[in-house]
Amino acid sequence: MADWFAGTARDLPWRDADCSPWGILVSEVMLQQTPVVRVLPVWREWLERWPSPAHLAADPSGAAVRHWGRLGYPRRALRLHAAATAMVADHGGAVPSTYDELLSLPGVGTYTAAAVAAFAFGRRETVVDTNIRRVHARVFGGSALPAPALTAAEMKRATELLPADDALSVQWNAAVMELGAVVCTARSPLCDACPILDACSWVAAGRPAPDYVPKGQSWAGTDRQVRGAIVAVLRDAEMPVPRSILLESPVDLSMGVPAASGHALRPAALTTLHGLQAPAEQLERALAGLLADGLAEDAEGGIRLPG
DNA sequence: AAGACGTGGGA
DNA sequence: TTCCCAAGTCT
Repeated sequence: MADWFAGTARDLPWRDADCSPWGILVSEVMLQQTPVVRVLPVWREWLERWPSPAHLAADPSGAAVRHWGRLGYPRRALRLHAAATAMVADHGGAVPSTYDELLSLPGVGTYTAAAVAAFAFGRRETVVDTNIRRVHARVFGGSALPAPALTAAEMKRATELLPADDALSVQWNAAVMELGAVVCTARSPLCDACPILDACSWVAAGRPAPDYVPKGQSWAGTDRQVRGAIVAVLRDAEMPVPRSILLESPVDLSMGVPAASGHALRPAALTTLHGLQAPAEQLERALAGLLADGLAEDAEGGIRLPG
């Protein structure tokens, strides 16, 4: 595994020896449910713009959301901003190095806390993400997929598998994760390229199909879709957008938003939002949820990203 | 402890 | 075209 990782691992910027703990933390949060290829350009822009937690904390949270672009789950940007603020307030502006301190930061759960402690600080932690779970399920469990939810038994197994040496444990975590990401994939695993093919109990069992059907997330017609459309409008808006234009009036955008209205909007996002034809009740609920998450509303009912 | 929470590319 | 799903977290 060590040789395989050393020889074939992807050359990702957050794996560079000189990448800061902050750079690694940002990458881990961006990579939550988002593919590497889409994270890459946004990560670079973030690190250039905000080279430390203090730099991000000095800007309004709305800036974090704007520069999050279309990575998805924009609340992650809000939480990263909150985490930066917490690091300035409680850790002298530095990324904390222990699992418990990391876990206490907004948006940092068990996976991310372990990953940052391991990859940024060289600590021996049991890192368990979807890739590692799948590799373990196949190699040691003989199943095509891990259980729907992380189990205590899985954590126990992962901990028992972890090399005792700190440095080796870090490399082990990275290697198993990489294997799951590029070879032992969910869809069509590249078993021919697997360095531990002979040790895989799933392959030995004839690669049996999954014993359950993962339930997919619905999308069309959901609040999430509406929230996404609203944030897309706000992300590109230079000024607060009146509630009326955002979700009430069936604005005719054929000629663009009237300059006299004073709202520098890009019609495309607004058209998409209105094109959803969502019930007024749902629009209100989606907006309320976004405001609760941190969107701002001025005295005149203008909706905008904070800052 | 299920379900909410975005997005876009590949199969 | 539709469905799947990618380094999860929070409630």
